[in-house]
Amino acid sequence: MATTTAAQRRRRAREEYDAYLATCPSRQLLDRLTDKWVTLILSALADGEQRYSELSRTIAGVSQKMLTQTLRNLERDGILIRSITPAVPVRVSYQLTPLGRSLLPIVQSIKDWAEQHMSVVQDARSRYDAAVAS
Amino acid sequence: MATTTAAQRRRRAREEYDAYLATCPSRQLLDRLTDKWVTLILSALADGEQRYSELSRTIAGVSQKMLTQTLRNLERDGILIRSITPAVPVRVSYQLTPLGRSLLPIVQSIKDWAEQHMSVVQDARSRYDAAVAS
DNA sequence: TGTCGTACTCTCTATTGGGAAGTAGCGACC
DNA sequence: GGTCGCTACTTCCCAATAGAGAGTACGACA
Repeated sequence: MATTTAAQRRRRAREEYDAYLATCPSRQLLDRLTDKWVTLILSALADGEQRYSELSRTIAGVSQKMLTQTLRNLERDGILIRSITPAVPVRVSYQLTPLGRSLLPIVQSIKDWAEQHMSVVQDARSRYDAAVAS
Repeated sequence: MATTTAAQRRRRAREEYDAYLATCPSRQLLDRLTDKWVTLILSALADGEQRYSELSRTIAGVSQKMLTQTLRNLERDGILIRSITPAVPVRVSYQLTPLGRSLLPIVQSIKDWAEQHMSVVQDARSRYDAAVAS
């Protein structure tokens, strides 16, 4: 089938790209931390285990779909553990593994940087926008 | 026009969400660091200034559009400086500001974590995939 | 005259993410 | 005994976003 050629080329290219990423650990982790919700979930779980519904309340703005998807990915990576309690309505709770907890200092350092430098960034933005507008 | 109602509701919700984010500095910064290319650009510029074409070669896989877009955002935030040399073909080079350099330790810590823990993550993934397949 | 190099910019298509509605399993209530 | 409600998802649809690749502006040089 000649019609598959373009799709094959794309897939091939994608695989090569993925293979390239696979050779660099920092890029692989980046794919994980680059997800907006990952860092928020990690901070939410910093103080101990949380249920699915608690997480979705804590992390205001996350859709159920994304929460589930991100949690699955993190479970797959061994960063958190999903445990099911077969109670009346089933309870599912999530907690960090030691590996997950080892990521907390990084999340914390991002938070600290933000708190220290956010006003400088705000000023820079205002200045830039004013310069562009003129 | 009744037809704009849905769009208005969406915009309204978006604004409320943005307002919510605005109150939390770590979320604002997250929007910045959460961008896949930001961390890569920061590492690329760690050793000094780079030209546009050098960056696009260093950061294999970035599209021109995304590179330009990300550089503009970082410039706006005061994280890097864009300087134009009006030579024969124009030269544009980018370098980190002190603010940008203050972000480097965070990028570095991500890299370090990755190098130390990537194999553990790989193992966890294999185990998870095997468990799901069975 | 035309083509080359740089740094974009534009357009079109593929992928991703959000919102809302649907599902499963079971207890409780009428 | 039917259906209502709870939790934790899952699915579908559509809008927003990312990426690929072609086009643009500029002046030098052959």
